[in-house]
Amino acid sequence: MNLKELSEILGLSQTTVSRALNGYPEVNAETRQRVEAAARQHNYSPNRRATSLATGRSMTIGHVIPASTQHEMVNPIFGDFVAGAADVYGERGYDMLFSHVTDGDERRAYTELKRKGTVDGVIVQGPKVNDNRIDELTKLGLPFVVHGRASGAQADYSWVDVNNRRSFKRATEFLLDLGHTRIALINGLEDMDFAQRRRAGYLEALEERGVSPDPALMRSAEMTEVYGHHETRDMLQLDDPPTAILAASMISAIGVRRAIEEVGLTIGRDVSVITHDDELSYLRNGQDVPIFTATRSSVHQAGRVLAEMLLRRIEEPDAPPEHQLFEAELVVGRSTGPAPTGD
Amino acid sequence: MNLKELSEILGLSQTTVSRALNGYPEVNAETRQRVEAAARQHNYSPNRRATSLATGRSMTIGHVIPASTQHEMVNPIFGDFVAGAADVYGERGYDMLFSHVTDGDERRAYTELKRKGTVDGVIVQGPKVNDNRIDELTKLGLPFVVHGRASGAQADYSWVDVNNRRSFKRATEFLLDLGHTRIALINGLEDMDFAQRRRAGYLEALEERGVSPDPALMRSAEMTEVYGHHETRDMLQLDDPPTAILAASMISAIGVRRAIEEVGLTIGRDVSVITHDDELSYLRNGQDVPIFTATRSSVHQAGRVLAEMLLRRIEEPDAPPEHQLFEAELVVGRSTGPAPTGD
DNA sequence: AAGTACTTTCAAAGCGCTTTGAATGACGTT
DNA sequence: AACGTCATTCAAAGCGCTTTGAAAGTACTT
Repeated sequence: MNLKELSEILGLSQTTVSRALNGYPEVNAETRQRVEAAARQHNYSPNRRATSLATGRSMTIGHVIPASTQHEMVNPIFGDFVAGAADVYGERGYDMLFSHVTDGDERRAYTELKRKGTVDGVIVQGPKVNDNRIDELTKLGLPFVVHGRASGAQADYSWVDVNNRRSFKRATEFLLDLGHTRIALINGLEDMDFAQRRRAGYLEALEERGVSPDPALMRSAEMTEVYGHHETRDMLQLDDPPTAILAASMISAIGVRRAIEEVGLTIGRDVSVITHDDELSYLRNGQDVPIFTATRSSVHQAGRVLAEMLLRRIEEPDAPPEHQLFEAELVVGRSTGPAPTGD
Repeated sequence: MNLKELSEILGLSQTTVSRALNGYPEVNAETRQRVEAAARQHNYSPNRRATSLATGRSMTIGHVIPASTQHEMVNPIFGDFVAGAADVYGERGYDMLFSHVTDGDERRAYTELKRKGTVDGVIVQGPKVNDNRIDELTKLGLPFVVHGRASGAQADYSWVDVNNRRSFKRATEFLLDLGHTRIALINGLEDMDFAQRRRAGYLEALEERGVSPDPALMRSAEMTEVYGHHETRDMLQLDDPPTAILAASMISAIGVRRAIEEVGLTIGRDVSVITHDDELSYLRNGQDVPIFTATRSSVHQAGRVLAEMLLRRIEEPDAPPEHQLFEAELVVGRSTGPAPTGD
């Protein structure tokens, strides 16, 4: 059933039927009802490709996933984020499209997405420290919003981010207050912008309290369980091991816990652990009492907010860019305690 | 730059340019070269919506995510699966589209996808025991393949699955061989087809060895960390607690481990644990020595194979359905040991 | 009665591509 | 010289929708 057939059944022109269905005012109320009833009855819905071609809008949002960022697509945090965005798309009649492109081809991918008119806008994820995607997209004129920030970008752009610097500063201060001075940071990969900011917050707190940072306690790794475990194992073997560890994600924190327990230490007593908690749905930080003391901020919520921002941007491309900075909550669980007093 | 402009620049008709670019034989070799060079130079690539409208193919594969299956999209296993599929789509020039639909609306979603011509085919994920999606899609005539099987479906259809029954049977036998008889099963939700099969394998092994299954040791829950923890806690408090636990995923196994350690027991000595391992990229089962003894089968690989199967189906809709059954490997790690002898 | 304004409907053009069916010209055959 | 073949190119139709500009009909003024 297409528009032509439907209009023939109704004895109306395609114009009128189309307008009736799309809520244009210049259609007689009675006619509109007839049309709507017939559309329902014959199970008609417009062919999206044709609509899209005619209007120039695809009603689709793109997510370009670089295959290089090995596991980004696969990244469990990414999953929750996308689910949040997908909620909004669903509500507003948009679809979501993934392009899995090989390393370094993002630029071409964006250009094609724009040229081919596949999508109306894109969400940029996982910005690096100097991420040229932002300037490229600005030049390209394809509406976009960024999850996170990229320090080096020229132009102003829309973003949603967590205050990573402040939340890691607070977490560090919390540990310092508990008497810890050997505080380790198991960060994400430090070419990522968010990781830089977290590290900055961590260093800021140490410096303000006159604790000089120890490079041996600052690790940067992919946020997997295995790396969290590996780095922790390694640091616990140092002559002067850390008494507290700051982890970048629940996943790596799980590895941290495994390592601590493996060497016979007790978490929260011998070694304190704070993690960042993205509130992943299948990896809740405990039910009532949090397992880990954590800086908490819902990545699912970030997905929602960002999607809404993008849709606004698509509707009003000339509006000034919007920004939203979430403050992470510091929730205290059972993984932290006073620094063990020397022996 | 569109086809019309490009053809004007070249002084050729749109027909010829289109054919040159699409590799039709009736174009002079020299002409083709000129066209290709010009296309490159002017950065031309065809508008996908127009192509799509003209050919009737969208070059897009759909994944319908029911919002009811609370966390399916978010599900970390889903992520790896989709990444595998996305690889194949990328290689073959297909895009991937997600529709996030509210509960029970899958049917309408499929119908619309078909009617609107948004996608050329869909992948069905997480089949339930009697999943009517399969019969609906068959009726609809929209090409599809299934990740897993749905016992109740009428028609024959294409699927890829792990031999869940056999792998859980083997895992159970392995534990029985170690002397365990109080073996618990922390299954996934049992309206899922795969969970039924796993349970069947588990029961089969017990029965063959004359061990009568204890309902108190058979749990069925969402495969999250928290549930794994919760069910384990609960079972360890029984008068006659299990000495071995079979978990449905790495995520729940992590919860199982937390619960075991919390009550001061040691995994692999006091309580043995076997988990199913989907080889999630960010949650590897250890580096050299597996953390958990596990039944292992790559869900990423399943995604690849299934995507290839679907593309074949789209190209040859009348070919008979294909099936592929992976056997899971049983890898022995440090989480299993002989049953503790009396006290 | 004629003119104006408004409401409602329509025919046709256009979105950018593919594909059908025809045309053109070069070449070899008879 | 006339004909059939073949290689190459093209004009135009069509995919299914939206939207422009015009037309028809109705009601209201003067």
